[in-house]
Amino acid sequence: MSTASSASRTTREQIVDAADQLFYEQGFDSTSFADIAAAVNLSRGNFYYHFKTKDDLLEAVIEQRLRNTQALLQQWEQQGTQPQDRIRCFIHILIANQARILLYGCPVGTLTTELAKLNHHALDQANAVFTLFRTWLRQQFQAMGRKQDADELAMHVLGRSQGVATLASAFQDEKFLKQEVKRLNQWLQQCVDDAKQ
Amino acid sequence: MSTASSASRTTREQIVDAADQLFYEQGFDSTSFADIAAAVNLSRGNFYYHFKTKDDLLEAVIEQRLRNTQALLQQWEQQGTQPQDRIRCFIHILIANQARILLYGCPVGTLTTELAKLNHHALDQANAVFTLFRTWLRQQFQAMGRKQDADELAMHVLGRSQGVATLASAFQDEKFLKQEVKRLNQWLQQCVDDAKQ
DNA sequence: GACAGCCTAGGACGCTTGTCCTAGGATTCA
DNA sequence: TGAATCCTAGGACAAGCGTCCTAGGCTGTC
Repeated sequence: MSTASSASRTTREQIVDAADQLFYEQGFDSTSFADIAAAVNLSRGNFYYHFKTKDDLLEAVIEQRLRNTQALLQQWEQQGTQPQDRIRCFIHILIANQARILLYGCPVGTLTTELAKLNHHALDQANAVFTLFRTWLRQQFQAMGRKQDADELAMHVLGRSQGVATLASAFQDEKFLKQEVKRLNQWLQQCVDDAKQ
Repeated sequence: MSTASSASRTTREQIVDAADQLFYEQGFDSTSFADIAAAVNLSRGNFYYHFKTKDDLLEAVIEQRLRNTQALLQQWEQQGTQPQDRIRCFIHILIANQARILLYGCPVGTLTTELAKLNHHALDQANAVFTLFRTWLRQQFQAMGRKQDADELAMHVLGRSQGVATLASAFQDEKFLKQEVKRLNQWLQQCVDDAKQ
């Protein structure tokens, strides 16, 4: 069973999944190999066989997040017929992932913030996840007819979402999260109405 | 010279200042006593005399931030005659602290996010800084005549600012920061106009 | 000059970390 | 049956961490 075609996930995949989750919940720096080893029932020292360094593991986690994000964006692409519907899919992740966001914030934002403080070289890769969302949102606003300021609007939505996640997590405030999602949807509707004129 | 009335700052104050800055730039967890000792030219082991534990030091840092924040809010209180002018003072810190925000994000948001992931007991204290801003902003909106939704508006401003800081730092994007400050000021003006009616 | 209190340098401690090595079990194929 | 490959457990390692102790240098008071 050397190929990935096995029915059950490979050990490597299990490690990446566990690391992905723990990096999100505890942060990258304070998640140790021992933590991950315990999560997948593996001996700590044996990690070297699968990942030469902790940074290699981080890169694998980020690559997985990039793939997952791309798959998510493709799914939204098919889900919504109008661009504004697709953007609403994005906004809706705040609701869909509410429980985790209240506990741990935004997985993208918290990782990039941490890596920036650590001066970690994988920061650019982590930022690429943001860029995926940014580019996709920009395309949606372009499709809405906002050719001129599509990128500005994309960044605006991205920023608003970041703020909501950070503050909702800090205050453990579900009501605030829902309020802001409503506001953001209202703002989006305003955009649609403006574009029609 | 056992009192704080000395012209030069006490060693303890120097330590807290250095820790404050380093916790902001590198994060709490990855800032070691050795780092702080080097910053104030002190031997590492000697820290025990001033602070029994690292958590004690963190608490001192947060208390200093609380005092500084309160002083800042009082200053704004006197600076602006109208409540909307005072709120603009708050929004303006994104511009005033632009350079540091682009490098390290928001000092309040990044600390609370980190402490939440570390499950650190000082999280509540750190959140109190947010609460200072929240309460103060709420009072300004109340003074503007928005009695009903003053807290919601306060949280909205706080959230928007958080998002701007996070994303501006991630993308190292000064233009985005300025754009969003402009948008936020426009939004505030809309609030003022709405309240007049 | 003797004493007391404040503050310091330097190093020891136990622990955890990421990294790396080695011996051997399990499986596959000839 | 024998060899080769894949994967594992367990532990060694050097380094860094927060914490803590001790001896001694300052400084002011009697």
